[in-house]
Amino acid sequence: MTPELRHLRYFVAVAEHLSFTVAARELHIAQQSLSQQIAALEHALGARLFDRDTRGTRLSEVGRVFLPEARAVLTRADAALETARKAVRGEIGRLRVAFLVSTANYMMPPVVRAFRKRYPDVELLAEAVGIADLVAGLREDRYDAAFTRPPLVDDLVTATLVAEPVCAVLPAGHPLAGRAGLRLADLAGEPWVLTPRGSWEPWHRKYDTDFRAAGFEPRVVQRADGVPSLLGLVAAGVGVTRLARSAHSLRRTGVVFVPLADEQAETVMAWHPARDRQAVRNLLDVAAELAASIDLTEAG
Amino acid sequence: MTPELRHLRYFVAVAEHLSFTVAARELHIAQQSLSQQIAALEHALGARLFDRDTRGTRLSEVGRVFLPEARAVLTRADAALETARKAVRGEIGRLRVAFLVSTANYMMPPVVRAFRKRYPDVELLAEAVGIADLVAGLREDRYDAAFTRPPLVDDLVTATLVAEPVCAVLPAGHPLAGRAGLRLADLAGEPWVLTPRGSWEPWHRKYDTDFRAAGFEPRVVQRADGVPSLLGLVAAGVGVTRLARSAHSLRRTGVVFVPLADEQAETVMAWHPARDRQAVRNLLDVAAELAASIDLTEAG
DNA sequence: CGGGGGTCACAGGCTCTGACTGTAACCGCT
DNA sequence: AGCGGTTACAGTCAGAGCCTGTGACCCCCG
Repeated sequence: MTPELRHLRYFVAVAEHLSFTVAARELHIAQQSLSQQIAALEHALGARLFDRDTRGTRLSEVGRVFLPEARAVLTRADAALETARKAVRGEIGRLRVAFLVSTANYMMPPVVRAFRKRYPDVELLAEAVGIADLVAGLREDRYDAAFTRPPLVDDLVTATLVAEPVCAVLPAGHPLAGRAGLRLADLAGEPWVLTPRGSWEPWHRKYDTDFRAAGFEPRVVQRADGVPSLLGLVAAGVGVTRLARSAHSLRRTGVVFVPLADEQAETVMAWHPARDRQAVRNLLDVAAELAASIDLTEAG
Repeated sequence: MTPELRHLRYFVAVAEHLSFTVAARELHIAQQSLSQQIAALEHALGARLFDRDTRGTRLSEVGRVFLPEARAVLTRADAALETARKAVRGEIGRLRVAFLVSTANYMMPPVVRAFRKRYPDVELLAEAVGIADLVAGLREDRYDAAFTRPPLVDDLVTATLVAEPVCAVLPAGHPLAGRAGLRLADLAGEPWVLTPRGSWEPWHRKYDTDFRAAGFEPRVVQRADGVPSLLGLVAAGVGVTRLARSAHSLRRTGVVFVPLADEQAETVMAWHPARDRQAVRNLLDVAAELAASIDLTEAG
């Protein structure tokens, strides 16, 4: 027989009470069972742990040496289980989080800061990545969660954190730049700069639907990847585009943001449903709480 | 269910091989049993430790956190068992040893030194005590072993370590002081100084037998407890006495030691048979080895 | 000095756990 | 499609661990 934690627990109980009867009562087992288990432990060690006779029980020399050892093992085991439970509660471990580059600017700092503060023992790995890599990473278990913009794909779940106005982005001095608001149809005749279709198909399908609903197909004069590039082209007067208002923080000069009626851009947290760990829930909770208390699109 | 060491062993094995099948082979159990036990452990922790599917097994985040914990517990448990085994082998623990005052002078230093060197992790408590306290201490489990002189009592076991000549102790200038050897009968007419009968009955019964065999009853002019006192009285010319030769080391002047034919004084190690621990055997071995290599009666 | 209350050990029986075997479902590679 | 690999499910069984009943023993008290 090889000793188990139960034997150590029993041994410590007997050693503490110096009585099989009392220890058995505390352990909620019969005195005979306790005697049996201690005997098994003694047999495994090759020596008696207690000098016992009809009038009581005393620790033997081996028992005296073994007692602090047994206690140490039990304490270590308890700590191990507690650590495991912390991991289950998502209070310890590692969390790999992707931020869509275009949202990283305002989302990453406050979210990372708040999560680190709330869960200091979780190793948070934050990364700003493109949308394709973000989705692939979630699917391939390279990321545990991601902050991004919908629409994504069916096999990922998302939770909406913030919604903000979508704006027409016009070169400074554009005839429509002074308007307080616009409708997408107002920009039917404009030259457009947009991202390459290949960047993320679901987004472009949504754009198609939006433009169709507005009754026109945009005349695309140039395609460029990334929000800074688009803003640069607009500032250069190449054309107009359409972006979430928070993109304004990336360029303040040469461009004008005019809200588009009835259009909202959402920022969501996304994760793989099969890897729905508590730490992911905790991240969502922190982010949602943050979104409820401050305007994240203005942060960063 | 509360996790046992077995579960941790199983968990570590699976984590090391990242395969239930291979780990089960190593553990000499069926893969199904291993799956069952891991499932039980996971149930106890409230989370999966492995992400497993038809094509393999990977550690989950909780598993990753738990692995070093489980290893630490197992390591600690191994250390505890090893410590216990050391205690069984008498290589660790506490040993309470009594030395009869009249032997302590030459026995204690070499024995304690040799034992400490051989078993540095054993806490050796050495004490020089009178014969009555020594025997009572062995019986009452206040001492684990004692170095003393026979005869003792039936319920203690002894092992002889050294034998040395018994000498007549005469005042310097005594008519018989120049002899190379004596017989006890030669001292029939002398005045005697002896220890009080109450000091240790078995010794005095032996003295009685010896004197009777020599054909006389000693005329005791004074009784004094302890070898130094006896030597002092002899040196003062009060009378003669009879001591083991090693007592000579306690007083060099005013007394003469003349060997008595056919008489030997033994030094023995004594212990209680019911408390025959390995550490006691080790002490005996060390002492016997020492006695075989050097003349202990000349040491100290 | 005998009885009551305390100790732990022994004996026999029950239950459930941890093991086994056999099988299924699934994946990836050939 | 079949083969070699994975883990999971189902049914069975021996034994470990627990129980109850009992005995031997010691100490204290009336």
